[in-house]
Amino acid sequence: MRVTAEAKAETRQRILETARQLFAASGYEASTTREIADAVGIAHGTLFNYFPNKEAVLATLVADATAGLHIDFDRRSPEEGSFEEELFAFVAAGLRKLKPWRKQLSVLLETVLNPLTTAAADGSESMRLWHLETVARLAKHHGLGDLPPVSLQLYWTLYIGLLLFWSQDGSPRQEDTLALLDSSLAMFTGWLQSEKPSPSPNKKGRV
Amino acid sequence: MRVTAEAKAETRQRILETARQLFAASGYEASTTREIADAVGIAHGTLFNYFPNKEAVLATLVADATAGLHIDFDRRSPEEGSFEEELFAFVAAGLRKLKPWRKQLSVLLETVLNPLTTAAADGSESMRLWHLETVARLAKHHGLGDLPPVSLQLYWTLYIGLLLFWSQDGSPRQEDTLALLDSSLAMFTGWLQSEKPSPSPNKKGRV
DNA sequence: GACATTTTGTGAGCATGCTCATTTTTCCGC
DNA sequence: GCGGAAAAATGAGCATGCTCACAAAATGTC
Repeated sequence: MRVTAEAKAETRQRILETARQLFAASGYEASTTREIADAVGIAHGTLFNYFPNKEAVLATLVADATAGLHIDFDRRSPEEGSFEEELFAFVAAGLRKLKPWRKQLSVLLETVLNPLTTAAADGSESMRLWHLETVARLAKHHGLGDLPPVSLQLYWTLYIGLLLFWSQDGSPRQEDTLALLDSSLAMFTGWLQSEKPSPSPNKKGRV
Repeated sequence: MRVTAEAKAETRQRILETARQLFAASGYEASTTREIADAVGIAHGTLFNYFPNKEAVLATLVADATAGLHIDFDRRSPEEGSFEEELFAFVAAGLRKLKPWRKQLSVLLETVLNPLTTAAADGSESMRLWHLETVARLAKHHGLGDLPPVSLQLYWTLYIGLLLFWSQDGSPRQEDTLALLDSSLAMFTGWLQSEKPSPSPNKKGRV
């Protein structure tokens, strides 16, 4: 069980590295699982002993790419900005990490977006949870208390919308994306603060 | 050219009706294009003379479902509520129309979500454009002027987030979805108004 | 080292969305 | 109604993600 375990880990790593190169070179859709297996030097079926499906390979790569962000963010210097500023910095740092995967992000969105579906690709799901935990922690740190589920829901929606905008082939330049992030967070934090004083205004627009 | 055209239209309609039944009975993924073609009584390949791909069939069905909304909304009585209230009513009415397709919506999201991609499924794309036009028209009507692209972008993100939440198999009941809609619109309209007075506060959280 | 057991590798085969060369049907001028 | 052209239908075939029964290798036990 010694040699095997190491060999398995190495094979897994070779799959990931090979897939990364192929995805980068030809894109996700154009890279077939047979190609990847061939390039790694394993049988086609063996690939699926390591990952449940093709998407999981990509999800793992993307999750790995953002893994370092945790530490980076927790180590930030204690001179803090506003909640909005820190949130901006956090997301912008994440975008930097995700940059190599920009065009592939939309593949994962369907899986990552749906909060309730229990981890079609585990990597992505934990990515989501960790991201939201970080945001919640940050909010609490800035005296906003525990964000209710609806706030996290709205934040996540805005975040996904940002990623989608960013992931498009066409025009969106880095600065456009950051401008959208700026607007998104302004809207979100503005709403958070306005919710605070009056717990629930008498709005009843039922239909 | 008379008989043929009518026959074509009828076949197209039969495909749509059959697909609707199959999708409703077994879901989108589980209904194969061969099944649909068989049930209609045409060859498998013929299906693709009528629709470019399977998703386009669903997109057409969904677009048709919401087609009536245009008229319904334009005919609303002149006693108006606030922008937020009217927007709420508009979206809620749309949800009612989309209800039979609730579970299938996520299939379309990747196609519908991406604004720049030029109409992978034309039906959906025009659905998006029309929806945004209606929102813009409504905003103008309420003295909010022409909504800039970023506003529409944010609105659309929130709308898609709502649909995604709604489309989940799990818990979300109708009232939860409406509550989320309420929060989304409160956040959106609040931000719209706060943007008005001061054109651009000196925010510069660059990283 | 021989055996049994567990783990891992293998690739033929399946399902399904979609294509396309060929066949069949329809249209239209005469 | 005939003949050719245009349009439509057809289904064999392809690509690809994934499965699974079997083979091979590794591991543990004596």
